Amino acid sequence: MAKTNPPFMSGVPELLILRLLRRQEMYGYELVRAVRLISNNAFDLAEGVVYPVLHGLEKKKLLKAKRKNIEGRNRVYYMVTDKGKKRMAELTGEWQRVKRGVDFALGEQHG
Amino acid sequence: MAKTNPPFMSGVPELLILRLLRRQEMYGYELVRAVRLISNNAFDLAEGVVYPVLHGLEKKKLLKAKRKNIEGRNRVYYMVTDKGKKRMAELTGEWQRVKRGVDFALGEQHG
DNA sequence: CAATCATACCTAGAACTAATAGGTAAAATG
DNA sequence: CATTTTACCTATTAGTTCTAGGTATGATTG
Repeated sequence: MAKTNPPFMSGVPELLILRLLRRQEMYGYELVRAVRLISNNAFDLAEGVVYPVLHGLEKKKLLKAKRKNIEGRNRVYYMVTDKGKKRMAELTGEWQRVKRGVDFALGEQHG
Repeated sequence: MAKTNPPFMSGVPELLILRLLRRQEMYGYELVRAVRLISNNAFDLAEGVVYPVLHGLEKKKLLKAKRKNIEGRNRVYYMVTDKGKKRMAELTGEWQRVKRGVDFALGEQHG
Protein backbone atom coordinates (compact mmCIF):
# COMPACT_ATOMS: atom_id res chain seq x y z
CA MET A 1 0.00 0.00 0.00
CA ALA A 2 3.02 2.24 -0.36
CA LYS A 3 2.39 5.59 -1.94
CA THR A 4 4.90 5.31 -4.73
CA ASN A 5 5.03 6.95 -8.12
CA PRO A 6 3.76 10.34 -7.08
CA PRO A 7 2.76 12.49 -10.04
CA PHE A 8 5.28 14.76 -11.73
CA MET A 9 8.18 13.45 -9.65
CA SER A 10 9.86 11.33 -12.31
CA GLY A 11 13.24 12.81 -13.10
CA VAL A 12 13.08 15.28 -10.24
CA PRO A 13 15.50 13.58 -7.83
CA GLU A 14 18.01 13.09 -10.64
CA LEU A 15 17.81 16.70 -11.75
CA LEU A 16 18.08 18.11 -8.24
CA ILE A 17 21.06 15.94 -7.35
CA LEU A 18 22.91 16.77 -10.56
CA ARG A 19 22.17 20.42 -9.98
CA LEU A 20 23.44 20.35 -6.41
CA LEU A 21 26.66 18.61 -7.37
CA ARG A 22 27.29 20.88 -10.30
CA ARG A 23 29.63 23.21 -8.41
CA GLN A 24 30.67 21.40 -5.29
CA GLU A 25 31.05 17.79 -4.32
CA MET A 26 28.74 16.48 -1.63
CA TYR A 27 27.97 13.23 0.13
CA GLY A 28 24.68 11.38 0.28
CA TYR A 29 23.53 12.27 3.74
CA GLU A 30 24.37 15.88 3.04
CA LEU A 31 22.38 15.83 -0.19
CA VAL A 32 19.25 14.73 1.63
CA ARG A 33 19.22 17.99 3.56
CA ALA A 34 20.45 20.04 0.63
CA VAL A 35 17.51 18.91 -1.51
CA ARG A 36 15.15 20.27 1.09
CA LEU A 37 16.95 23.58 1.04
CA ILE A 38 17.23 24.24 -2.70
CA SER A 39 13.63 23.15 -3.26
CA ASN A 40 12.40 25.45 -0.52
CA ASN A 41 11.05 22.42 1.36
CA ALA A 42 8.98 21.30 -1.61
CA PHE A 43 10.82 17.97 -1.67
CA ASP A 44 11.95 15.83 1.22
CA LEU A 45 13.67 12.89 -0.39
CA ALA A 46 14.43 10.04 1.98
CA GLU A 47 17.85 8.41 2.08
CA GLY A 48 16.32 5.38 0.42
CA VAL A 49 15.61 7.58 -2.57
CA VAL A 50 18.87 9.50 -2.69
CA TYR A 51 21.35 6.65 -2.35
CA PRO A 52 19.95 4.48 -5.16
CA VAL A 53 19.88 7.52 -7.43
CA LEU A 54 23.51 8.26 -6.62
CA HIS A 55 24.52 4.68 -7.35
CA GLY A 56 22.59 4.72 -10.59
CA LEU A 57 24.13 7.96 -11.75
CA GLU A 58 27.60 6.70 -10.87
CA LYS A 59 27.01 3.55 -12.86
CA LYS A 60 25.98 5.66 -15.86
CA LYS A 61 29.17 7.71 -15.44
CA LEU A 62 27.22 10.88 -14.75
CA LEU A 63 28.77 11.06 -11.31
CA LYS A 64 32.13 10.11 -9.91
CA ALA A 65 32.49 8.90 -6.33
CA LYS A 66 35.41 9.46 -4.00
CA ARG A 67 35.73 7.95 -0.55
CA LYS A 68 36.94 10.35 2.10
CA ASN A 69 37.59 10.18 5.81
CA ILE A 70 36.79 13.50 7.41
CA GLU A 71 36.87 14.09 11.17
CA GLY A 72 36.57 10.40 11.89
CA ARG A 73 33.63 10.14 9.50
CA ASN A 74 33.62 7.91 6.48
CA ARG A 75 31.86 9.63 3.63
CA VAL A 76 31.33 9.06 -0.08
CA TYR A 77 31.64 12.30 -1.97
CA TYR A 78 30.15 12.66 -5.43
CA MET A 79 31.00 15.07 -8.22
CA VAL A 80 29.45 15.55 -11.67
CA THR A 81 31.32 14.37 -14.75
CA ASP A 82 31.22 16.09 -18.13
CA LYS A 83 28.69 13.53 -19.23
CA GLY A 84 26.69 14.39 -16.15
CA LYS A 85 26.71 18.06 -17.03
CA LYS A 86 25.35 17.26 -20.47
CA ARG A 87 22.64 15.15 -18.93
CA MET A 88 21.77 17.96 -16.56
CA ALA A 89 21.39 20.42 -19.42
CA GLU A 90 19.25 17.90 -21.26
CA LEU A 91 17.06 17.31 -18.21
CA THR A 92 16.69 21.03 -17.61
CA GLY A 93 15.55 21.50 -21.19
CA GLU A 94 13.07 18.69 -20.86
CA TRP A 95 11.73 20.24 -17.70
CA GLN A 96 11.16 23.55 -19.50
CA ARG A 97 9.47 21.77 -22.38
CA VAL A 98 7.13 19.75 -20.18
CA LYS A 99 6.38 22.76 -18.03
CA ARG A 100 5.42 24.79 -21.07
CA GLY A 101 3.17 22.00 -22.30
CA VAL A 102 1.35 21.44 -19.03
CA ASP A 103 0.98 25.12 -18.27
CA PHE A 104 -0.36 25.74 -21.74
CA ALA A 105 -2.94 23.01 -21.21
CA LEU A 106 -3.92 24.31 -17.79
CA GLY A 107 -4.26 27.81 -19.15
CA GLU A 108 -6.43 26.84 -22.09
CA GLN A 109 -10.07 27.87 -21.95
CA HIS A 110 -11.25 24.91 -23.92
CA GLY A 111 -14.66 23.35 -23.66
CA MET B 1 15.39 -0.83 -25.75
CA ALA B 2 12.17 1.13 -25.57
CA LYS B 3 12.52 4.70 -24.35
CA THR B 4 10.04 4.57 -21.53
CA ASN B 5 9.70 6.64 -18.38
CA PRO B 6 10.70 9.96 -19.85
CA PRO B 7 11.47 12.50 -17.14
CA PHE B 8 8.71 14.69 -15.70
CA MET B 9 5.96 12.85 -17.58
CA SER B 10 4.49 10.92 -14.67
CA GLY B 11 0.99 12.14 -14.03
CA VAL B 12 0.92 14.24 -17.18
CA PRO B 13 -1.31 12.00 -19.34
CA GLU B 14 -3.75 11.59 -16.48
CA LEU B 15 -3.95 15.32 -15.81
CA LEU B 16 -4.33 16.26 -19.47
CA ILE B 17 -7.07 13.71 -20.06
CA LEU B 18 -9.02 14.71 -16.96
CA ARG B 19 -8.68 18.31 -17.97
CA LEU B 20 -9.90 17.68 -21.50
CA LEU B 21 -12.92 15.74 -20.31
CA ARG B 22 -13.83 18.29 -17.68
CA ARG B 23 -16.39 20.09 -19.80
CA GLN B 24 -17.21 17.82 -22.66
CA GLU B 25 -17.21 14.09 -23.18
CA MET B 26 -14.77 12.72 -25.72
CA TYR B 27 -13.64 9.38 -27.09
CA GLY B 28 -10.16 7.90 -27.05
CA TYR B 29 -9.11 8.48 -30.62
CA GLU B 30 -10.34 12.04 -30.34
CA LEU B 31 -8.36 12.58 -27.14
CA VAL B 32 -5.13 11.62 -28.87
CA ARG B 33 -5.43 14.62 -31.16
CA ALA B 34 -6.89 16.85 -28.46
CA VAL B 35 -3.84 16.30 -26.25
CA ARG B 36 -1.62 17.60 -29.02
CA LEU B 37 -3.78 20.67 -29.34
CA ILE B 38 -4.14 21.75 -25.72
CA SER B 39 -0.44 21.11 -25.05
CA ASN B 40 0.56 23.19 -28.06
CA ASN B 41 2.22 20.12 -29.56
CA ALA B 42 4.39 19.58 -26.51
CA PHE B 43 2.90 16.12 -26.02
CA ASP B 44 2.02 13.54 -28.62
CA LEU B 45 0.59 10.64 -26.66
CA ALA B 46 0.15 7.47 -28.68
CA GLU B 47 -3.06 5.49 -28.58
CA GLY B 48 -1.22 2.87 -26.59
CA VAL B 49 -0.76 5.47 -23.89
CA VAL B 50 -4.20 7.02 -23.95
CA TYR B 51 -6.34 3.88 -23.92
CA PRO B 52 -4.73 2.24 -20.89
CA VAL B 53 -4.98 5.52 -18.99
CA LEU B 54 -8.67 5.77 -19.84
CA HIS B 55 -9.28 2.21 -18.66
CA GLY B 56 -7.37 2.85 -15.46
CA LEU B 57 -9.28 6.02 -14.69
CA GLU B 58 -12.57 4.29 -15.38
CA LYS B 59 -11.63 1.48 -13.02
CA LYS B 60 -10.85 4.03 -10.32
CA LYS B 61 -14.24 5.67 -10.95
CA LEU B 62 -12.67 8.93 -12.04
CA LEU B 63 -14.22 8.52 -15.47
CA LYS B 64 -17.46 7.05 -16.70
CA ALA B 65 -17.67 5.37 -20.10
CA LYS B 66 -20.61 5.36 -22.44
CA ARG B 67 -20.77 3.40 -25.69
CA LYS B 68 -22.23 5.32 -28.61
CA ASN B 69 -22.83 4.64 -32.25
CA ILE B 70 -22.37 7.80 -34.25
CA GLU B 71 -22.49 7.93 -38.04
CA GLY B 72 -21.82 4.24 -38.32
CA ARG B 73 -18.86 4.54 -35.95
CA ASN B 74 -18.64 2.73 -32.65
CA ARG B 75 -17.10 4.98 -30.08
CA VAL B 76 -16.51 4.92 -26.34
CA TYR B 77 -17.19 8.32 -24.84
CA TYR B 78 -15.77 9.26 -21.48
CA MET B 79 -16.86 11.85 -18.97
CA VAL B 80 -15.40 12.92 -15.64
CA THR B 81 -17.14 11.92 -12.42
CA ASP B 82 -17.24 14.05 -9.28
CA LYS B 83 -14.45 11.94 -7.90
CA GLY B 84 -12.53 12.62 -11.09
CA LYS B 85 -12.96 16.35 -10.65
CA LYS B 86 -11.55 16.13 -7.15
CA ARG B 87 -8.62 14.15 -8.44
CA MET B 88 -8.04 16.73 -11.15
CA ALA B 89 -7.95 19.53 -8.61
CA GLU B 90 -5.56 17.51 -6.49
CA LEU B 91 -3.31 16.79 -9.46
CA THR B 92 -3.32 20.42 -10.51
CA GLY B 93 -2.26 21.43 -7.02
CA GLU B 94 0.50 18.86 -7.03
CA TRP B 95 1.69 20.17 -10.37
CA GLN B 96 1.92 23.70 -8.98
CA ARG B 97 3.76 22.46 -5.92
CA VAL B 98 6.30 20.43 -7.88
CA LYS B 99 6.75 23.22 -10.37
CA ARG B 100 7.47 25.70 -7.61
CA GLY B 101 9.99 23.32 -6.07
CA VAL B 102 11.89 22.57 -9.26
CA ASP B 103 11.87 26.15 -10.46
CA PHE B 104 13.11 27.33 -7.09
CA ALA B 105 15.96 24.84 -7.31
CA LEU B 106 16.82 25.81 -10.86
CA GLY B 107 16.78 29.48 -9.94
CA GLU B 108 19.00 29.09 -6.92
CA GLN B 109 22.52 30.49 -7.21
CA HIS B 110 24.03 27.92 -4.93
CA GLY B 111 27.62 26.72 -5.05
C1' DC C 1 -14.02 -2.49 -57.50
C1' DA C 2 -9.69 -3.30 -55.30
C1' DA C 3 -6.29 -1.31 -52.65
C1' DT C 4 -5.15 1.97 -49.50
C1' DC C 5 -5.82 5.22 -45.86
C1' DA C 6 -8.08 6.98 -41.81
C1' DT C 7 -10.82 5.93 -37.98
C1' DA C 8 -11.41 3.54 -33.66
C1' DC C 9 -10.63 0.29 -30.49
C1' DC C 10 -7.50 -2.89 -27.86
C1' DT C 11 -3.51 -5.49 -25.04
C1' DA C 12 1.01 -7.48 -23.67
C1' DG C 13 5.23 -6.56 -22.20
C1' DA C 14 9.29 -3.66 -21.37
C1' DA C 15 11.68 -0.12 -19.06
C1' DC C 16 12.21 2.52 -15.50
C1' DT C 17 11.35 5.20 -11.22
C1' DA C 18 10.42 6.77 -6.69
C1' DA C 19 8.96 5.40 -2.27
C1' DT C 20 8.72 2.45 1.77
C1' DA C 21 10.75 -0.08 5.13
C1' DG C 22 13.84 -2.02 6.77
C1' DG C 23 19.20 -2.81 8.33
C1' DT C 24 24.33 -1.72 9.99
C1' DA C 25 27.85 0.94 12.35
C1' DA C 26 30.12 4.69 14.58
C1' DA C 27 30.33 9.24 16.65
C1' DA C 28 28.11 12.73 19.45
C1' DT C 29 25.09 13.99 23.12
C1' DG C 30 22.54 14.05 27.40
C1' DC D 1 25.69 4.54 29.49
C1' DA D 2 21.54 5.03 26.81
C1' DT D 3 19.86 7.75 23.11
C1' DT D 4 20.24 10.48 19.15
C1' DT D 5 22.50 11.84 15.04
C1' DT D 6 25.43 10.87 11.37
C1' DA D 7 26.30 8.02 7.38
C1' DC D 8 25.92 4.36 4.62
C1' DC D 9 23.17 0.57 2.35
C1' DT D 10 19.56 -2.76 -0.12
C1' DA D 11 15.30 -5.41 -1.22
C1' DT D 12 10.84 -4.96 -2.49
C1' DT D 13 6.66 -2.72 -3.90
C1' DA D 14 3.86 0.00 -6.61
C1' DG D 15 2.99 2.42 -10.25
C1' DT D 16 3.65 4.75 -14.76
C1' DT D 17 4.53 5.67 -19.50
C1' DC D 18 5.95 3.79 -23.78
C1' DT D 19 6.59 0.67 -27.66
C1' DA D 20 4.93 -2.50 -30.66
C1' DG D 21 2.12 -4.93 -32.05
C1' DG D 22 -3.08 -6.46 -33.37
C1' DT D 23 -8.28 -6.17 -35.09
C1' DA D 24 -12.09 -4.21 -37.62
C1' DT D 25 -14.70 -0.94 -40.37
C1' DG D 26 -15.69 3.10 -43.12
C1' DA D 27 -13.91 6.45 -46.57
C1' DT D 28 -11.08 7.48 -50.43
C1' DT D 29 -8.88 6.91 -54.73
C1' DG D 30 -6.70 5.06 -58.84
